[in-house]
Amino acid sequence: MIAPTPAEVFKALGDQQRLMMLSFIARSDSSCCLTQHGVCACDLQVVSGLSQPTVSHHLKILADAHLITATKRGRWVYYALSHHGSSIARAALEQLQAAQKEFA
Amino acid sequence: MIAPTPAEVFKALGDQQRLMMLSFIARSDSSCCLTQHGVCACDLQVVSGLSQPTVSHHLKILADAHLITATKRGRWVYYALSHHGSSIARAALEQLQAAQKEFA
DNA sequence: ACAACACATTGACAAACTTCAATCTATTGA
DNA sequence: TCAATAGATTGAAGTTTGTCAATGTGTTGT
Repeated sequence: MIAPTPAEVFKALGDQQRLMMLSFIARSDSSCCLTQHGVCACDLQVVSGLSQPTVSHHLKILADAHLITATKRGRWVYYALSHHGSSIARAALEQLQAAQKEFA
Repeated sequence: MIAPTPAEVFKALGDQQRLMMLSFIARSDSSCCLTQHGVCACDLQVVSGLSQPTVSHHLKILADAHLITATKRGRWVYYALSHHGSSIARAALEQLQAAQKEFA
């Protein structure tokens, strides 16, 4: 799998539904979730109110941007935060400020 | 002017051309630019190879996301980095990690 | 084996986005 | 005053995105 570009990571972050899903994945524990072993797609379907294919589509975008990992266990796929994507985003933001010059 | 949402800021950052413009604005000094007083739209037009209306469009998106400021002086509009937008983005990223819990 | 379930894929459609040509506005210089 | 210039706005074409219904794939429980 190829490392995503900063633009790809930011694009994945640039949607309200996906940010909400990321936030849910981040703050979830056993009490939130159907299987109590992690966040599955069905949990996100309930929370978002979106259709199952739409949730699957968004999760693929987040995974392609390395913002989450997907782990299949039995019938379920568990999603968790990945730091790779967000560190690409943070690095790009820092680089902008680090490069900053001033006009006289 | 209303503060942009994290999703709006990330969406503005989620385009290769706009990231390139931000980078150019950040690293530019007098030697880069037509007027030597700042980065004007015409400088970005040369660098990007895009048409003048397209450059203007992208700059508006960046300004609406509070990623840059636009200052009109005479015939020119000078663009500079603004920290509002990027700090909204950084805060959103940090909040994800801060909220993170682990499953047993 | 088979029905039920979790999730992915495909196809379709409307909305949003990127881009450019043409035009408009405001400012400068002669 | 008037032509030239910097940049914004408008209108249109092509592409991408978000969404859902229908269907496909793999796993579990009986």
